[in-house]
Amino acid sequence: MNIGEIARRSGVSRSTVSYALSGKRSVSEATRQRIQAVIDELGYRPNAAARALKEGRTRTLGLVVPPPRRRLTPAQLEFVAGVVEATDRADLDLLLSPSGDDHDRSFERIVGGRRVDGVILMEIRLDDTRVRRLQGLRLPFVTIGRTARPQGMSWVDVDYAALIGRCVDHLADLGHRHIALVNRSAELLASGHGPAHRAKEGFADAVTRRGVEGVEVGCADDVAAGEACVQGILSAHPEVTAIATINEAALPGVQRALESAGLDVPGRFSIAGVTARHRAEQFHPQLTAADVPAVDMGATAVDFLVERITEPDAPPRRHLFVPPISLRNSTGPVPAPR
Amino acid sequence: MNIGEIARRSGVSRSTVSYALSGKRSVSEATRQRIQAVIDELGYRPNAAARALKEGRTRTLGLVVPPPRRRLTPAQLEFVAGVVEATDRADLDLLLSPSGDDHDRSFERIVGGRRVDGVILMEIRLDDTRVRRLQGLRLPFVTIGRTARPQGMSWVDVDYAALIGRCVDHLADLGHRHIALVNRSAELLASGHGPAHRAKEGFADAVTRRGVEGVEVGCADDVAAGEACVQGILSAHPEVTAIATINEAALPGVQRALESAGLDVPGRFSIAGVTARHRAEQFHPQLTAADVPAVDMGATAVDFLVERITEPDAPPRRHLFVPPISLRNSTGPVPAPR
DNA sequence: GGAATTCAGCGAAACGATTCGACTGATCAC
DNA sequence: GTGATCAGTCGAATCGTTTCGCTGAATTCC
Repeated sequence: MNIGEIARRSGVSRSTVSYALSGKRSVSEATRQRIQAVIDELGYRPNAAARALKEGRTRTLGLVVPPPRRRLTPAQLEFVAGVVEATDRADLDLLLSPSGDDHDRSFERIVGGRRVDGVILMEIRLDDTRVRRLQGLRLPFVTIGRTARPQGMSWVDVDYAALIGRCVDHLADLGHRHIALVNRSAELLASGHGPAHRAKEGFADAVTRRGVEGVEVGCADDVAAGEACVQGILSAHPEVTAIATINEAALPGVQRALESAGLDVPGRFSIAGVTARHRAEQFHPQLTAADVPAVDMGATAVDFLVERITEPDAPPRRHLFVPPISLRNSTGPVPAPR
Repeated sequence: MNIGEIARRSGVSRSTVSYALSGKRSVSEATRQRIQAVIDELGYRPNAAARALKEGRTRTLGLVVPPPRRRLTPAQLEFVAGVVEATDRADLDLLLSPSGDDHDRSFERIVGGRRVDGVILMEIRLDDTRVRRLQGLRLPFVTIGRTARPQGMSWVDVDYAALIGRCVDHLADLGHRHIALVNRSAELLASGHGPAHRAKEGFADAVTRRGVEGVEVGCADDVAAGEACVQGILSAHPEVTAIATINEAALPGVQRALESAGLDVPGRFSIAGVTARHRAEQFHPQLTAADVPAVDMGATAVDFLVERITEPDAPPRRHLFVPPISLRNSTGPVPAPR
C-alpha cells in the first residue's frame, strides 16, 4: 500500500501522486480527483519513515522527562500535559524519553538517531550534560528551567526567587516575623537544581530585605518527608508562625503535621507557596499560592521549539513566568502571643 | 555523518560497516576495531528513519492516552509511568498520542503513517472504534481494559467487579448494612466505560449476595463532585454508614465532605475503595483499598505488545489483575446507633 | 596438489517517499 | 506562422540503511 500502488491504480506516475497530495505543483482537477478516490478507497497514508528520510525531518518532537520512578510533581505533570496538547495542535508527534541527569540510552537513541526534530528538556540542572550534547549535535532544543549560563538558548522558567520573595512579603505584611522556607531536598540542591537554588536565594534576599527571621530547611519530595520536616521546624523553632514553600509533593505532609500539632490554619499558622493550582485547591484550607501556569509553559515551550526548528538563525526565545499570588485561605495575621 | 562517511574513513564498503555493527556476518577483528574507532571519533549513530524504512519496523511503540485536558487519575498516571519505563528497558521508543474515543488526527498520524510497531490503548470503551481501526490495519495492539467482546485480543485489566465485591464483603463483615457505591460519572457509564460498568455490576451482585442495602451514585472525576456526591448521599440516605468507591479523583472531596459533616473515619463512617497505593496513603486516615498495581500493568502491557509484534501468530495474552485489599485505617465496625 | 570449504569484503538492489529537470501540447502574443 | 509561456505529467535521482549474491584468498581435506 505505497505510493506506487496508488500511482498504478490511478494510471499516473508516482511523482504525480506526490504532487497531488502536497500541492507543490499543479495537477489537473480530473486526475487529482481520480487519485484521491483511489487513496480513499485503499486508505493510503504516506509512510512516515520514507518521508522523514527524504525530507530530512521527522515531524516529531522529543520530550525528555525525569524518570517517572520518582513521581513527577503536579506542576511537572501539567507541564507534560501542556506539551502533549500543544504538540498535537501543531500536527507533530511526541516521543518520550525518560532520562536522568546524565544522558542515557533512551536520550541517546532519540537524539543520536535523529528521531526528532527538536527536544524539550525538563528538570534541567544548572550545569547539564544533555544541553552540551544537544549543542554539539546542533539539534534545536528548549529547556524548562535555566542552566547557570542560559545565554543563547531558548527556555521557559518560573521565577521562583521572585515568587518566594512575594510569599515572604505577603507573610511579613500580615505581621509574621519568623518564617520558614520548606525547600526541596538537600540532594537536589547539591546537584544543581535551579528552582531549589533560586528559591533559596530569593528567600534569603526577602528575609533580609524585610528584616524578619528566616529558617530554610530541605525536604524530600514526599508526604512523609513533609510531615517530618514541619515537625522538625515546630520543635526546633517554636517561634515560627508561617511557612513558605515550593515543595509541592510535601504539601499533604505539611498539612498533616500542622493538623496533628493542633495548629489551626490560618488562625494560628500561615502557609503560602508556589504550586500547581490543582494542588493548591486540594490543600485544606485552600492554599494561598502562586499558581505555576504549567500548561501554558508547556505550550510556550513547544512554540519556542517549533520556532527554533523552522528558523534556526532567529535569536533564541525565552520567557520567565511570574504568576500572581492567588489569595486563598491559608494565610492570616500573626496570632496574638499567649 | 552517515554510514558512507564511516566506510570511506575506515577504507571499507558501506556493507562492511553495517555488518560490523550488526554482527550478522563476520568481520575481521582488525577492521572491526578500525571501524569502531572511526565511529567513536565521529559519534556516528545510524539514522533511525533510514533503518526503519529498510527494516520495515520502527522500534517504536505507541501509547494512546486520554486527552490530558481532563486530568488523568493517579492509577492512569502510574500506568503511563510503567509503560514508559518498560518500553525504555526493552530498548524501544515511545510515541504518545492523546486521543479520545473516536480516532482523531494524532491517532491517525501514528497508526496510518506506520510510525509505530504496535499500540497500547488506554481508556478503552466496551465498543471502541480505535480497536476496529487497528484490527483493520493488522497493527499489533494491547488494550488496558477490555471491550465487550475481548476474545482474540491481548489485554490487561483490573477486576473491578471482584474488587468492589470484596469491599462490600469487608464492610458487611464489619456489620455495615447500608453501603453506597461512589462510581464514576453517569456520562462515562453511558459511553460504555468498562470499569464503571463492572463496578456497578460487582456492587449489585455483592449487595444481593450479602443481603445488605446498596445505593449507587455516579460522580464526576474531581474533588468538588466528590464532596457534593457524598453530601447528597448523607442527606438522601442518612442510614448509610459506609462507602465503597472506584473514583480516585473524588477521594479528596469525599474526605472533605465527611470531615465537614463531623463524621469521624473510621469511628462513625467507613470507606473502602480501589485506587493507586499513593492515593490511598494520601487519604486521611489512610484508605483501606485494593491497590491497583498500575506500574506492573504498564510493564505487562508492554510485554504483551512486544510478544504480539515479534510473534503475531502466537495466541493473544491477557491478564486480569485482582490485587488484595490492603487493610489501613478507614474502615471499622458499624457505629452503635444513637 | 587439486577440490571443497570458509572467511572477508565488495557492489548493487531494495525500502517508499520527494523533488528536480525535461518533455509535451495548448495557448498566447505579435 | 513562429517563438514564448504555461499547465500537466513523467522519469530518474536521492535520502541512509540493510541485505543478497558474488568474488578472491586463505584454509582444509583426501
